[in-house]
Amino acid sequence: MALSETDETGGEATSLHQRILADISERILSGEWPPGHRIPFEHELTEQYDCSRMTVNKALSQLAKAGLIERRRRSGSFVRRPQSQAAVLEIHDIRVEVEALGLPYRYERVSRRERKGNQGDRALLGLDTPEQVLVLEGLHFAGKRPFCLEDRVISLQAVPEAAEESFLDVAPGPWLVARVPWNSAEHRIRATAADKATAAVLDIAVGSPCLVVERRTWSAGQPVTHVRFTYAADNHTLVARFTPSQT
Amino acid sequence: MALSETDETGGEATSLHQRILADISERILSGEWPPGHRIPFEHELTEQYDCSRMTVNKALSQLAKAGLIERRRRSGSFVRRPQSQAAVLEIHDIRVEVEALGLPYRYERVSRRERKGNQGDRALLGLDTPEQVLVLEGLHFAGKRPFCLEDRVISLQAVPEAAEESFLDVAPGPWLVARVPWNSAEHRIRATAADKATAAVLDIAVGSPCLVVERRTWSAGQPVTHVRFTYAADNHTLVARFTPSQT
DNA sequence: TTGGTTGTTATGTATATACATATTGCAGCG
DNA sequence: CGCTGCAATATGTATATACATAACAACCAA
Repeated sequence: MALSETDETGGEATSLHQRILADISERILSGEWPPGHRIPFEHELTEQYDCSRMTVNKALSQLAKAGLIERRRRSGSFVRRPQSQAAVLEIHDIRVEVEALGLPYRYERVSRRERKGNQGDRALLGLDTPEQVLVLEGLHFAGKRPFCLEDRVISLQAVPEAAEESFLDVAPGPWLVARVPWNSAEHRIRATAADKATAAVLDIAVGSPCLVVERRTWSAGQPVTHVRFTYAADNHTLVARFTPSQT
Repeated sequence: MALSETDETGGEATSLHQRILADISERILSGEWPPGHRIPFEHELTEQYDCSRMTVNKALSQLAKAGLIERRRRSGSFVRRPQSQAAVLEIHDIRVEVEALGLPYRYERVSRRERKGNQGDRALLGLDTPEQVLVLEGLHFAGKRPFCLEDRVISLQAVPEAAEESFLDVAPGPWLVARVPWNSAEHRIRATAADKATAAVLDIAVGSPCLVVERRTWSAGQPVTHVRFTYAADNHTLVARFTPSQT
């Protein structure tokens, strides 16, 4: 009955499963089905879209995982009320950001030290045992102006190859990404006043506001690196998006 | 044949589908299967886990959607190299944040104005036509100290009920969340120096660094509100996590 | 050598079916 | 009256199957 005219309505080449998904999301997002509303039972949707329960089930499960609906056995599926706002923050490579501004990018090492991890290093990395670490300081340039200061600690236990690398004009970020297979990470974002040293390298006034992004990275459960990016306030805005129904 | 030894292996009450998912993610995340590695064909995994192709397919599709693998017809599925680092940023309610610090929370209205949207308002909301807007300024307190300044514009076309509300001691954030069904939002995070007015209400020195979080919200494709939160630098750190294989 | 046809392969999507499991309502019994 | 247990119901998970589609290889013919 439904969808006897499959390809004349939208004309799109989307799969049925995606059509159901889009349909229902739209109704929820538009407010047509408000929070608390019981959406049709699977067997009803099965009739509406003239398809099998498996297809409907797959779509509904996806909606449930996305947090749009809540499923209760024996009762049905219900529109959830929006709660923990979560937004997706895109963490770009600094080179990409600079080049997006139409400026030439350059990285320059400021200092490089190899040492047995002291208490500070271990705290940053989240290590228990004192092991060899590589401590790097570098500057990212946009054109001739310094764009961002990078302070980094790398665990040489996790990435022994780093000991062979000078990082004179190779930014450690992309270098690590290319070598360490898969990461989990934690970011901390805050504002600070530039201290004397930071102000000097970033070519700004002491005490002027900076955006600081700190990242701790693990791979295979092992601490890999801790990095702190310091941007002069005008240089950088982070953008995060919240779209409940992603593809 | 299948599942004859269901409960003796892991002992866990997880579904097979989840077990496959966890298994493969772990191998990828641990580096055992590096980027570019071809993971076993569906029919091989079918044998390995002694289950149907549908189950394997579902798990692999999920991994593909999570970005861990890339699927190519005729060639197989391959471990992707990590690329666009995306992190999930939890946007908490300010009341929750303050109370997490063990301090009593209070909201206080500073000003309230209703007007035909001027150019600035329309730019913030992303409106084309001049329509009635509600402009609010308020302070969030942690104990006796100001914690965060809020500047907000609400489209009265999208939320007419807001005209009836004084927002004297009700924070407009939660009020809106309870009333406007489902949102999409865009956040911008940056650091600025406190201007005179901001410094005065936040009880900090002029020019001292602040973390600014701006949020634009749409519901059903229509602009709803724009809000700017200004935190004194010491008051706030945003935390974002990246975990490639979520539940 | 070039160009198209054909076949193989692995994934993509959908189906019908089966059984498990959680929850609710109701009937019946103490 | 209240508790217990059974039946009904909706979702959860898995199966076997079928056909579509994209990509590649190999072959054959102009």
